[in-house]
Amino acid sequence: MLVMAGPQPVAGRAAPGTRRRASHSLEAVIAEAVRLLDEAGEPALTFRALAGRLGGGVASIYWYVASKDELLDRASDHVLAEVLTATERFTGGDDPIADLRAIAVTFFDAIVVRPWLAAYFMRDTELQPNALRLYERLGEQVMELDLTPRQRFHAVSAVLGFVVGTAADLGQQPPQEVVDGLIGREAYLARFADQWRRLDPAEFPFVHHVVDEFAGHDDADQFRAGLDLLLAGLRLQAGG
Amino acid sequence: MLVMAGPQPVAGRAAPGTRRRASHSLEAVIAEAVRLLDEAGEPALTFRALAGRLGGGVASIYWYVASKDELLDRASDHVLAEVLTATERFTGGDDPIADLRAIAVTFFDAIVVRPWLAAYFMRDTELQPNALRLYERLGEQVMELDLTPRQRFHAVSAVLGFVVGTAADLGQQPPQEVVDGLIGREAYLARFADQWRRLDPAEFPFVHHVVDEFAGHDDADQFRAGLDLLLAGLRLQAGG
DNA sequence: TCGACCATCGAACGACGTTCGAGAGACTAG
DNA sequence: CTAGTCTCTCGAACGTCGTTCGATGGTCGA
Repeated sequence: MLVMAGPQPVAGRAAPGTRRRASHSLEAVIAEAVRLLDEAGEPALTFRALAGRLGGGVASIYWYVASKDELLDRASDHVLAEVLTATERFTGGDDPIADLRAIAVTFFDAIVVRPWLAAYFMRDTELQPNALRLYERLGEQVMELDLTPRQRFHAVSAVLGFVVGTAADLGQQPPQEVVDGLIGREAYLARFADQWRRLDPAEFPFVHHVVDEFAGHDDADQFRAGLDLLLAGLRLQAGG
Repeated sequence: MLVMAGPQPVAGRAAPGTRRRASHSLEAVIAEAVRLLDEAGEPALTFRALAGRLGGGVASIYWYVASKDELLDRASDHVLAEVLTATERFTGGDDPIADLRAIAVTFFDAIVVRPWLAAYFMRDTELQPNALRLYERLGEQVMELDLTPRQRFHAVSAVLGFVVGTAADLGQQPPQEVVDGLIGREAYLARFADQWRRLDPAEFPFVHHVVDEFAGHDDADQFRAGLDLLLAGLRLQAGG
């Protein structure tokens, strides 16, 4: 099940004699790819940069992955393993919806730290067994609820869609200045807030109504508030 | 308010004499960009392809937009105008949450038809006034509800995040075969379903539990089910 | 008629993903 | 020990992309 296609070198054999040429392994390639992604996001992950880090040629990477898409898919699934172990303890509790919530929050936090994760999550269930395992883990909590299979299917899809969607929105914003530390998050938000305040109050009453909330908002709070609405609806549906 | 930056040619003046060189306009550039996006998605939108369609050189496009990002932002906002007019009638009804739902569904349907929309929605509120107007429209419905400003802010963010997130998920899937019509949607889903059925039932009980639902599911139904959960939670919060 | 300005465009640059074929190194069979 | 095979590496190249530059055509006001 979930067998990966293509060549599967077990590991980068630890050179018995002195190696003249660089030696890689699927593990090393993906680990270094994740490192690049973490440092500067998706645009930083190029085959040339990756080859440079690994101390080899560009073409070597193609021995392990067939394309950049596959590299991205595998990198995503690689870091998802951590989410999987971090959410292990949120199973089999008294309140399935509380477990569901804890898993979702953990996943969300992982995406906040690695915004690139959202874009490649669960694109290919063959290359991404961990994504499927996370799906399964969420589903198992919903199984505890008194719902029809269809309702359960919809519930998990909704939670996952909400987590990934919200996180993706947040992850694309910081344009450079915040990342470089040249400007604080508050000042960054304040600039947008001022822009909003300059709008015509007659045409944009709601924007004016929430601009202060926006200026001081915390992304994680915002996410949890939305998630709680969704889960409240689910709890209602499960009749509890 | 919301003044666009950069040069703003009013329109492509309709050649009084016979023009030897091509003549564009911001409107024409963006309309053609949208056409390319609609035909084959984001990868199809290249400056060379666009210039070819417009019957001119590549560099000319840079007179109207500063970068591809700006082109995509403007294209997104351009099509959002249609969503705006289509949702006009869903305001001021008896049930604000029903209006909220109708607007969200309309927006979702627009993204399903144009999957590329999700990725560029509301990235730059200066270049995308229509995105802000849609945000405002959703917010005005929530204003009718008995909530705190913060709750209203969170509610709109949640709905928007859910819509965009879910739609983005759906939009990235069809890998080519479905688009080309070589394979039906049912057969496409069936292939995944079979893959899921081959998984170990002990390790993936939930996946087995919902595989039939997955095989026959409709994306729009799935979205509406999730949205209704979210709105049920919101209705509960608004106390009635 | 002359200059100033708007708009267009050919050509080039550098970076990217990807491919190809040659060859190094390690293992196995005889 | 040797010949052959298989795994893995790598330099060089191809085509495409976003983007820039400088020249030049076209239009209009003075």
